[in-house]
Amino acid sequence: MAMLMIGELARRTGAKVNTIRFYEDIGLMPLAARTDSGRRTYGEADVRRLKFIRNGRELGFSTEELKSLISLSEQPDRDCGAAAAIARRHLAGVEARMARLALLRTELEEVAFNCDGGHMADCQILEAIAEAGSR
Amino acid sequence: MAMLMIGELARRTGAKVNTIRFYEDIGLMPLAARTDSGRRTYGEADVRRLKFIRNGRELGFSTEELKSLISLSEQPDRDCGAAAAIARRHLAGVEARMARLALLRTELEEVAFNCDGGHMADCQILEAIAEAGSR
DNA sequence: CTACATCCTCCAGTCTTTGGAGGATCAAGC
DNA sequence: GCTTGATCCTCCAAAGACTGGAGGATGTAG
Repeated sequence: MAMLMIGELARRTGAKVNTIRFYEDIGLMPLAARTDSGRRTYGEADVRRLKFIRNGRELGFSTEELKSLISLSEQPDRDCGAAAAIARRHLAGVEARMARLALLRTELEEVAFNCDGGHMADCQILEAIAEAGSR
Repeated sequence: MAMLMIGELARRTGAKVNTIRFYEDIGLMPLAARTDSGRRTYGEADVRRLKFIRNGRELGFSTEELKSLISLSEQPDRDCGAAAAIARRHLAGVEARMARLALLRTELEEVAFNCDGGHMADCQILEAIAEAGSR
């Protein structure tokens, strides 16, 4: 199979080249194989893994959580419950924020029309943000 | 009115003392008045402002966005549209993530039961994360 | 053979906190 | 008045997750 250079991997996953090297440093991506001249080479598995990582990051998983999930996935006999626990713990924290964001969005939609011509003095947006937490 | 010390402000807003000082450094909170011995004092307006900031941060607004919103709010004659624009731009980015999170959550709920006893090899959680972005 | 893109390493900076060291100040109790 | 403990001060360092640049080697296309 065709080996990819780091730039191509970056293009396929949307990650920056430097970010990929950073992921290797912290052990989130494996140590890449190298060509004779020292360039990193990647395969399809790396594309999948990096996509998984980018996705997880955008969903708010920390690199540590992702590391755990990946290392769990590499032990096919292990209990799946551990992975579920990580994901659930993470999602628990996420749900509250989602709810508040949804609320803020609604408020913002309601307000957006009035606002476009109005003055700051009557602007509801700030109140919407200020109160999106209280309930 | 009673002046608050920084610790009391922290208690009322949930921010750490150090964080409040940091906000002052970057101009997100105003330079606090000081007692003779140099301690910062705060009033009710500061409590409101800091609550607004904490809220905004938890909703994902950057400190720069919050600075803009606050400075807009201090010019009551300015067009409210600018504030709406900031908030809308921010929310646009947020909606996609919300949708994907909602999807992931659903997937996770579906899967959580099967998973608790199963093996990693059949675990759907990783797929759920890997694909939460694709659609 | 000359450009030019891409790669390498290493280092520095960004952003938003959080924590700690070392020292001053305050309120309360003895 | 003096000690104790809490709180405050400033300054500095680190954490987490990148991002960018300098300086140099390598690969490729014309």
